[in-house]
Amino acid sequence: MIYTTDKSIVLKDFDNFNAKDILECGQIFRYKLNDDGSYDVFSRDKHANVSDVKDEIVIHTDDVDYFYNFFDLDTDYKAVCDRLSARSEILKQAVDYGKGIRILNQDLEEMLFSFIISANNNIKRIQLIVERLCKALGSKTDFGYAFPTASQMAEASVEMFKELGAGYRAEYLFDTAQRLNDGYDLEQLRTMNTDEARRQLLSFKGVGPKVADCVLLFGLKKQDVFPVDTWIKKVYHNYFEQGHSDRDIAGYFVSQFGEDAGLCQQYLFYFQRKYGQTK
DNA sequence: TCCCAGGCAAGGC
DNA sequence: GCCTTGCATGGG
Repeated sequence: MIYTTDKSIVLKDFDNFNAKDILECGQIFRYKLNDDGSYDVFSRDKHANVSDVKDEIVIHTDDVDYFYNFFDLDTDYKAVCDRLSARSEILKQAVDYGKGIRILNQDLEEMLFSFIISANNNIKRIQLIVERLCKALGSKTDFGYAFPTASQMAEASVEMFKELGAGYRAEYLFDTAQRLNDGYDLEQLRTMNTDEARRQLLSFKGVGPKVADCVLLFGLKKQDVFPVDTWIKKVYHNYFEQGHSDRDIAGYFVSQFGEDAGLCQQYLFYFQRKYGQTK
């Protein structure tokens, strides 16, 4: 069950919620594990602390409504878990390992910039670059720095993005910031279906099929997507019916799993990163 | 030293 | 359309 107070959300006997699974499965880059085992979570200019005390999970925040939606608390994950687990042994294992995952409803702009940075990069370094980006360009808050707004991003030069460690993605960040600041309305993508919104996202420099699918999944709540990165390619080639080129893997999984594809991808990604580390 | 990381753009066919 | 190559950066 769930109950809220003015500064907290409390989950009691609540299925499919595990802070570690949710935050460390690769969908978010701004979080911090504290010494007491709780997690600090950051989105836009907002912050929450998630702790697991006795049999209760407590989400402490100044913005209860925002984080209620952010953690997708009205969605029941059990049915999807059951459907996926029944499909194959590897999915059964992946779902069992990652059953605490929920797909966060994150900020659209933050997802676009963050996943542009993510291309051909590793998660630790992505986190570092995003952190430096916030500190350099974002507004100061009570608990750190907010993710920069598009207009704040638009004040930075290509050189500044390079200094933050973005490498060759600096130009992509610059172009995207300028375009958003010049009036491109990302929010209009919410009115579109998945294919239309993807086509729009692909028109941004630095956004290809994989980055677009991450923005669709994490920023636009689209479930009929399947981001394919190097880890997912390994999963596909190790455990699934062969015959598709890397370019067609996403389409294969969406045709197989439909609206369950997005969550399916998260379980497989999290599982592969845990047990499939290249030695 | 080479390979890898939540890939993509550009150029050649 | 598909295929190859170059790409910043840091860790293993």
